[in-house]
Amino acid sequence: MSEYSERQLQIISKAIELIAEKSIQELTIKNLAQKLGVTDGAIYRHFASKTDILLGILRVFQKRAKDNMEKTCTSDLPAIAKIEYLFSNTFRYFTEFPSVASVVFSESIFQNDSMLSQEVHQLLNMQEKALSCAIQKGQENGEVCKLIPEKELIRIIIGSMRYIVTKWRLSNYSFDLIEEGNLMLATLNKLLTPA
Amino acid sequence: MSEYSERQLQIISKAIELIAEKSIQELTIKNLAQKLGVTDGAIYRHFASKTDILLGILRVFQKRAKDNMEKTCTSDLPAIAKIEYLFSNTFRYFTEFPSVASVVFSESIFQNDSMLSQEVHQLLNMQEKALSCAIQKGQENGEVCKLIPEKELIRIIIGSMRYIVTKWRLSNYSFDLIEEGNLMLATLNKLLTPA
Amino acid sequence: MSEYSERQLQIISKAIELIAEKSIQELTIKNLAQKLGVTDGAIYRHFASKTDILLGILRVFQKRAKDNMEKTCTSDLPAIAKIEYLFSNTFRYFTEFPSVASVVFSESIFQNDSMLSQEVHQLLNMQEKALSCAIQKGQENGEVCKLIPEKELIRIIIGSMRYIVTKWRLSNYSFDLIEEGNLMLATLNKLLTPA
Amino acid sequence: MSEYSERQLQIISKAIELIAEKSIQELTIKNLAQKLGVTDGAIYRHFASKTDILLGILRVFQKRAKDNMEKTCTSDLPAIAKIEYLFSNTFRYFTEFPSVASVVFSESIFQNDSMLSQEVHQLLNMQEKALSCAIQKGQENGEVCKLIPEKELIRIIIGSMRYIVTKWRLSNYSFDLIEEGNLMLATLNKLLTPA
DNA sequence: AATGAATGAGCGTTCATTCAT
DNA sequence: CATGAATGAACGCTCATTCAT
Repeated sequence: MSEYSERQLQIISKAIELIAEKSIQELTIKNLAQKLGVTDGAIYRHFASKTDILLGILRVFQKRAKDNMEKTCTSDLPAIAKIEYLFSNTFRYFTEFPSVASVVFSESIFQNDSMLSQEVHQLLNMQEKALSCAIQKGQENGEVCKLIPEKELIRIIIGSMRYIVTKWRLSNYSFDLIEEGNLMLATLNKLLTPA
Repeated sequence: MSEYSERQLQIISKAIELIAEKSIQELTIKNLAQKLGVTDGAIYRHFASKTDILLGILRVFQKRAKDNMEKTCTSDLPAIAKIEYLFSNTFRYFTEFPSVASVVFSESIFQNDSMLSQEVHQLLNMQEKALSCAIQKGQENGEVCKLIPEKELIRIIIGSMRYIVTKWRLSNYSFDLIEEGNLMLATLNKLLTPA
Repeated sequence: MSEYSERQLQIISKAIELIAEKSIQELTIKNLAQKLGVTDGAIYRHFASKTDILLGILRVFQKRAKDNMEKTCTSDLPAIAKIEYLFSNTFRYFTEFPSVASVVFSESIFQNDSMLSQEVHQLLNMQEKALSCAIQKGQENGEVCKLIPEKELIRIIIGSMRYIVTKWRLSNYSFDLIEEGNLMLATLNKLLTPA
Repeated sequence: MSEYSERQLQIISKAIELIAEKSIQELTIKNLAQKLGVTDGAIYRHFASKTDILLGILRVFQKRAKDNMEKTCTSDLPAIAKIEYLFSNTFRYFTEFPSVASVVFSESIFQNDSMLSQEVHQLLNMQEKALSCAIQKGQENGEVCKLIPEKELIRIIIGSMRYIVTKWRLSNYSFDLIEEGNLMLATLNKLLTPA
């Protein structure tokens, strides 16, 4: 679905860089064109609108996330390992590209644009589905404790993970996301393991 | 600290209304003035800048949250009841004023403004402190299970709560936040109760 | 001509202070009212417009300059001493109230307002007349050299003096205006003294 | 240093026209855009700020002045002829573009903007240096009388010249600047010529 | 005599987007 | 495929001034 040309991927990549260096608010067509070494208008050869560029970032991340999820879900790892894998992978990606986290966590900015907020919503749903798949199987074969209903577990896990990322961003990336994330995963591990 | 005049509170209130009806992006001085039935300049009699109005919304919520937290913390309710009280109160408030949730969850928009992002940060810290107070006492007197360290518990609780609010907002307030929140609280209850 | 009430003089005085502390561009009704400890509107009890306040400053200086000139002109000092007296007095005044120099030298700002620019023009004419009176008598009784026509002498003297003040203002009052002024006066003395 | 594009020079030129017709206070982006037959925003393709446009006017004049000075200084004209040349040239330029004089004499308006006031300061310094060069050589080879120290001579000459321009501007250009300037130059000639 | 609220016109500036070349 | 110029709508903000109380 929706393949991007070489040049489009370049633009998306530079947009990510720009957000990383400054902030998502500094992602203007003018700034982006400057970074690409072209004029404003040139960008419109490749994207119909600024929204489409943002959408591009979201989709590139989505594709990666999807691949990650599918690979993990279809693997024969134990349920808990799957969950750990799912998130540690994301933490690594965010650490490498913090600006992607900026975009993925920009619901409040996208509020106005139904396309963008839909995409973010979809991302969240995907994540929930992947988790759901792991937990369900886990609860079935006794790897995951059944005390807490699946739906609630998902909320707890995603919520905790998101909160760490939020704090990381608000603190100006002042702590090691991977490390802290692993600590959280260890705790969740305890929670999920049947007594 | 920082009392607001009658008129200032009116303006803050109208700003909240405006955000509720449209979105935080539609909160412009022009729109706000229109809603108040005055001209743009009139607003500047009462607030030095648009940021100060946003700050006003944040502080009104902060004051409420602080009162709530203090009352709860100093009460002699059992730890778990305190936590429940803390959040169910917030859920009720957000349900009544969804736009306040919009503002409180607008870190990505405030990223550029150190004043505003500081305020949001502070709000989070306050929340953590209140939780910390309840959990610590609870763990000491055996009301709260000690299996999971306090810090992690806080993350789990706040993370889960925030995630529900985020989903509620992304879904266009399509479910009952109070109800869903109570479900989550019941689950957390299980988690916190010592075996 | 045009007497000022006690309160009006207070306002003028505060306006001069304000200009001294900040700059003439910071002389707004709002700032002035703040400095006076009243609200904006209150000022309009005493002055019909901002222009009238500026006019007030100009007239207070004008009155002082006029007194100075009359006293000097009608005295029986030698011509050159009169000229020296005329200017050293002004330098002393400017040193004490640099903001008055700011206003007196603000022709470019007053350009739009015929009242104000007229007033500045008048000030210049007065100065020329005073000088003229001294030089004429001096040339008649041989105290002042007749090589250079009166009109040109006036231009040279006033021009030089103004230029020192301009440089003083542009340099942020970094040198002693009185001292430097006296040096210039000594030089002009040489020029005026008949061979 | 700092070359201007064709379009930038057009804008500068229209700005000069606008100031000439109205006044420097009427030089607003809106007015300028109207005069150029474009919208406000279009101007910002070519200049980053209004200050930069003012700076442009100043620099165009500065470049001209510099060329004039260098050509004059390196020539083998007698010292007094150099001085005459220096100023008569400026008078001619101001007569052709009175608004340039408006800008060059707008120190009081530029007071708030360090860039602009610096530029004006620099202009003055350049003028002093050029004069200094001419006078020094002239005093060395006996063309200029040594009675008055160089520094004072410079003050007298620039001061007188500036004063004529000021009076010319305040009088609404009601006399012939070139003519009056030449008269002044003739007088200065007498002053400078050794007895 | 002063306050407090408001006006209205204006200002410099930004930004996504369009389009002829 | 890109440039260079421009648009148009919006934005936050300032300021002299007015006026009912």
